[in-house]
Amino acid sequence: MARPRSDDKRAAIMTAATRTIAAQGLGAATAAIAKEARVSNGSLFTYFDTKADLLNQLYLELKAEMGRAALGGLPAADDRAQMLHMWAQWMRWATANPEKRRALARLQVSDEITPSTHEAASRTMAGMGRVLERSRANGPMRDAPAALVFTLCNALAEATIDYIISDPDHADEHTRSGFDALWRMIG
Amino acid sequence: MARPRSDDKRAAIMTAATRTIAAQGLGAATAAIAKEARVSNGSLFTYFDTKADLLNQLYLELKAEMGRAALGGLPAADDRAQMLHMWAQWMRWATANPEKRRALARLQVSDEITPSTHEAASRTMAGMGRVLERSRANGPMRDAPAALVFTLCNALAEATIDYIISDPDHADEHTRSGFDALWRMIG
Amino acid sequence: MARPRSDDKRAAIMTAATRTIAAQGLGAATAAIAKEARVSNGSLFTYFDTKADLLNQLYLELKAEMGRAALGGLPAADDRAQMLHMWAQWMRWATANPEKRRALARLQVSDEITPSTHEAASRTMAGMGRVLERSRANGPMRDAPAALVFTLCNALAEATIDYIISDPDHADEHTRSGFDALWRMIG
Amino acid sequence: MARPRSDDKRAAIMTAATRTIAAQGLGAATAAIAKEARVSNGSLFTYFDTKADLLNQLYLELKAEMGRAALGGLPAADDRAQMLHMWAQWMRWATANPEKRRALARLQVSDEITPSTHEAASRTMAGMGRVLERSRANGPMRDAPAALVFTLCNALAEATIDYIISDPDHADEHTRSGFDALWRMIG
DNA sequence: AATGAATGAGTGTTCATTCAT
DNA sequence: GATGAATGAACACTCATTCAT
Repeated sequence: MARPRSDDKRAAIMTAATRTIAAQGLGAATAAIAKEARVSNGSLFTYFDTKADLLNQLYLELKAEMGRAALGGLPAADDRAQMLHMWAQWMRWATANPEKRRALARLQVSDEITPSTHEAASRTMAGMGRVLERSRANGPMRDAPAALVFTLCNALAEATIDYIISDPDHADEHTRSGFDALWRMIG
Repeated sequence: MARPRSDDKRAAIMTAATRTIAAQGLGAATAAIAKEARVSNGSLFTYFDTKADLLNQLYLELKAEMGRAALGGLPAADDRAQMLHMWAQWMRWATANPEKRRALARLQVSDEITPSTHEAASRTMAGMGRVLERSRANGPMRDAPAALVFTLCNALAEATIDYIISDPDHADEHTRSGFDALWRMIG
Repeated sequence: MARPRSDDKRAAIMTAATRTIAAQGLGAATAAIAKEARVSNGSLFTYFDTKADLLNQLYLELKAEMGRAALGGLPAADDRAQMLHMWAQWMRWATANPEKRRALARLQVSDEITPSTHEAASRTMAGMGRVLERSRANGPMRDAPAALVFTLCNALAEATIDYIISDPDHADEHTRSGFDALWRMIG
Repeated sequence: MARPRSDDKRAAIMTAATRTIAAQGLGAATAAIAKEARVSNGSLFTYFDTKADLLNQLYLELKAEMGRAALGGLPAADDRAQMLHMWAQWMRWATANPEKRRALARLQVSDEITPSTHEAASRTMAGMGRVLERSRANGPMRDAPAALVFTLCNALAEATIDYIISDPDHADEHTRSGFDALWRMIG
């Protein structure tokens, strides 16, 4: 078991899981995911030991992708400009990948995700954390615990994304409103 | 004429559901909830038509209780003082009732909660909404959509609560940090 | 228990049972029957000890009613005329009371009906049996066992009824075809 | 490539269903059927989508088997001889396979059997229908609707079978009595 | 006697995981 | 390694019957 041969197949399962979980929630049957991936029932378990394992890896991967997207093309500019860039990229990724975003949101609150996965995920987000740290270093939250600041910013981002999804026609405006709010909070 | 439906029993089921869902997630078996409520398997279904019905009613009730708690003893003071009071009460309720808060958080993201329940819930929160509206009326977000402002504030509150729960020894401090952040955002 | 007071209520339950069983089959819930009878859940069980008891009594009553209907207005005529009259009345009752007929058909094949009820039912049909006996006394089946003859005639009647129900516009014709067939068989 | 779906297992379930339904009625639990077939609870559902599906397929199969049995060894003789042969084979099959016959009788009146299954079943009986058609072509029922004639003959057969089962010691005699009655009716 | 809430065994069906092919 | 049949515990919900009011 767990001696995968084909990376393609693994990726297909991940994609299928994303889609299926986005559509049906975490209760989606492994069989449904396998079917969507055009892979057999049993094969899924040679790539992932358990359903929980699949969920954890998916969480990690989506989170990492999101982090990469947010940091892509980060300009060598001042803190605010960097933060704004990151923020906008983040929103862009989320709205461009609604299924990934939706699956990720569901995974985030699942009990199946282990503490160690959560840790790994936050390590993955270290780059974003650094931008944030610089941004708040001289602002009003300079003395608050980093984790709290990070959590608050994250919450603001998620909420803004949700709002954008509910009213996509004014995405840019909302992106900006959200960022301004964020910057007032920490900048 | 017959044995009347007992409010106590209904409440026992609600309490049991809260506890069980907080502990095991929304997948908690109705039988487990019934057992925790010291009620028969079938009795649960004389009080609630379906599991989804139970979930919806529980969501509504918890949300309403939270709203009531947040507004309790609202001082006739200026907007900021009112907002601070509401914020603090909100945090207090959440930390004093961790199971309710946990169940509510799970319910909030469940697909079982119908749009009409969500609507009813937000009607329940109208009081909180009014305080918020006054607070932001002259602030930097005065022109943003009310729903966006509400969503952002809510996200900040939830995140702060989560943080407080992870570090309860400094609850008051974090409550204050969160509020200051909020006020910078909207005040 | 089983100390009924109101004959009306008993009759209402019987009627409701007929309707409900005709519509939903023998699996119909006692609660559904009670509701249809505008009687409480529990009351049903003061009139009938068990569901099986209700079923048995209903079977007996319907069968008796059918027998009475078939023999109503029996002319003092020759055997064939009497048989024809009985046959026609039988068909008439069945088509005029489709729910009773349907319920009866379902009851007839139910395991819930006890042997003793079946016996009582056939006692109830004694009148019909006598007409039949006279009719076949000099015919080709004069030496066959009475029970066999009875069974065959009954089967013919039931089948004819079913056919009439499926094509009610030619009821009289089919009634006649069936009777002619019957008479050829036994007359 | 994987373990193929086993015809044996499917057949075992069918047989088990026949036995269980004969003994306990259509209410027999799928779990009971699975157990009787020495198959797991869940396996039953890899062979049949639903209980109703199982019932429909079983009905079809039993009916087809009965039809085949009735037509087996049909002599190239005159209509009456053919009809007699068919009749006798029919009775033989029924008495030799009491459980199949009993299950079939129950299935026949079940609401779970869909119209389309009933249609398919009657297509299966086409061979028997043809023999019957030839037999009655010049007889007294030559002008009656074919479906009525078919229904009446079927009813006679079923009734005769029931009678034979209740008095198996004189099976041949009753078979003959039934046939004579039938022939008088249509021949 | 009447009511309808209470009970808990029983139902059809699903699903993560294993294993024969 | 890949496949999909096999497994059986688990689930939401139903129902005949009992019993408190």
